[in-house]
Amino acid sequence: MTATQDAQQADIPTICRACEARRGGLCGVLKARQLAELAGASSRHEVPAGMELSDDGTYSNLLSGVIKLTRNLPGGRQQIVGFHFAPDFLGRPFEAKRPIKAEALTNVELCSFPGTTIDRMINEAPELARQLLRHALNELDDARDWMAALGRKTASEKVASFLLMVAGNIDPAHHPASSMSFDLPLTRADIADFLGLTIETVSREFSRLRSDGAIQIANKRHISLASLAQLKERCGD
Amino acid sequence: MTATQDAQQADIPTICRACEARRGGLCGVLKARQLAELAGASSRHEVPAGMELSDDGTYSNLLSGVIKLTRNLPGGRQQIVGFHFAPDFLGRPFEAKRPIKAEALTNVELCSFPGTTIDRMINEAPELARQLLRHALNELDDARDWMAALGRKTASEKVASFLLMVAGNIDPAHHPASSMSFDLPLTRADIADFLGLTIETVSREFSRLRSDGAIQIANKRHISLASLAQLKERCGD
DNA sequence: CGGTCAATTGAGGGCATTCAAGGTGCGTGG
DNA sequence: CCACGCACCTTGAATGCCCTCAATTGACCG
Repeated sequence: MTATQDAQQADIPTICRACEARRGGLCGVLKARQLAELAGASSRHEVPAGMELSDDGTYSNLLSGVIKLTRNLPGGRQQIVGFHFAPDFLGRPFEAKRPIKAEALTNVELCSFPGTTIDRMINEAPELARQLLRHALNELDDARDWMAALGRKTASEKVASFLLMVAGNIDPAHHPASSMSFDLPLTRADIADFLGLTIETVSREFSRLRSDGAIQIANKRHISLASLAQLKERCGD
Repeated sequence: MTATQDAQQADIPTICRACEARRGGLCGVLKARQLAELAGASSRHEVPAGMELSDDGTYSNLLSGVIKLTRNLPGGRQQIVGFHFAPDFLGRPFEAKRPIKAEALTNVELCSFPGTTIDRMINEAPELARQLLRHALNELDDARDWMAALGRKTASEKVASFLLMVAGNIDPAHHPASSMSFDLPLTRADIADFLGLTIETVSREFSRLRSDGAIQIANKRHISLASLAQLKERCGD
């Protein structure tokens, strides 16, 4: 660690020192003084798996866990329109046109601030506004990527793309060449609602990937990506 | 017009006075001084229908016309991931993860600024950053809306939703109860690439809507929405 | 052990696609 | 003016991918 990093580290609020949110989340762009102000208004809490996150005006860093964003259509139809993996940032300035629900897929730890604090800090810290914009544009890129998948990919390409996406978010630092394994934070029904398929089709594609040696499945939820190369060939882009 | 509006009007650069971009675009949030600065760096130009817009770092207000954003997949597959209708704002801070092409669907008028100008003004004008963020979040809402349509709507629901979307963007001030008509800025192939369908399916759904009295079609491209109520019933949300 | 829930697997059907043919509008050149 | 080519669109028939319906298995738990 360099001397300047040491000096900066000294000013950082205690609870923020080891916080993941300073890596992938919002706090990384803040100066020590701003971080202290935000930390003073922050509160940590947990949300159990399956619980819906209320859409009050608060903003949160997602410290651990996975969250799904869903949009509902008549006839019981549902579409998952996005995920949040730790360490990510949640919260919306301005109101959305459409109702989108957020639900914890796993147990979730949040570090939350009142919306008014963020709104005020935007005016004082251009870097914060920049970061919020960058974050929104990343989400936009993701959404458009999945638009292409939903509209133009086959069922098996969708499933392969999905596995690669989850793998990349659960372990962003993973070495791309080697194999890896993880627990899926989603049920087959969730996967189906994300990919625009049925649970049966998802299950069949999992079985096919397994019998082809691309993946291994243990206990229904634990996935080992045996051949990343094979998955990338099948993902359709 | 009130006295304060009169006073503001007096300071507005001449070329901006009648500009649509101050309504739906970016310039509406700028103060007269900032507007003058931006106007000084701006240049107007036209792009003919069918031409691809180069992705240099410039930002533009779309004064007239329609633009499509596309993402390509192997095998000649294509997905349209968004549209820009006048008066809208185009341009990306930061670089996108994926290549997205922009192409003029109609003849297009642009008012462009160098990216560096916007980047600098963000730091001085928090309202500008706010507006860019608001704009990005609106695009995100739209993209997620279409994710739901692509994943969970039937072909006929997709087509009905599409017509309502185009109608709303071509004439945002239209009275919702009455009928309206317009020229589609897209070919059937474009519509298919947007809705994740084939041109044949799109054509069949148009024919069905016509024979059911929901719309009228003249010259293949000119659409009259005879029954907005019927379309809304069919749009699947 | 029986109950519940999630996932898998099989059989059959339907919606959108693929393949194919014909129609419409429009500019170009005879 | 009409013939021609071309791009775009429409319509029909048949195929296929994914869905629906149904039964089964496996894991977890009281």
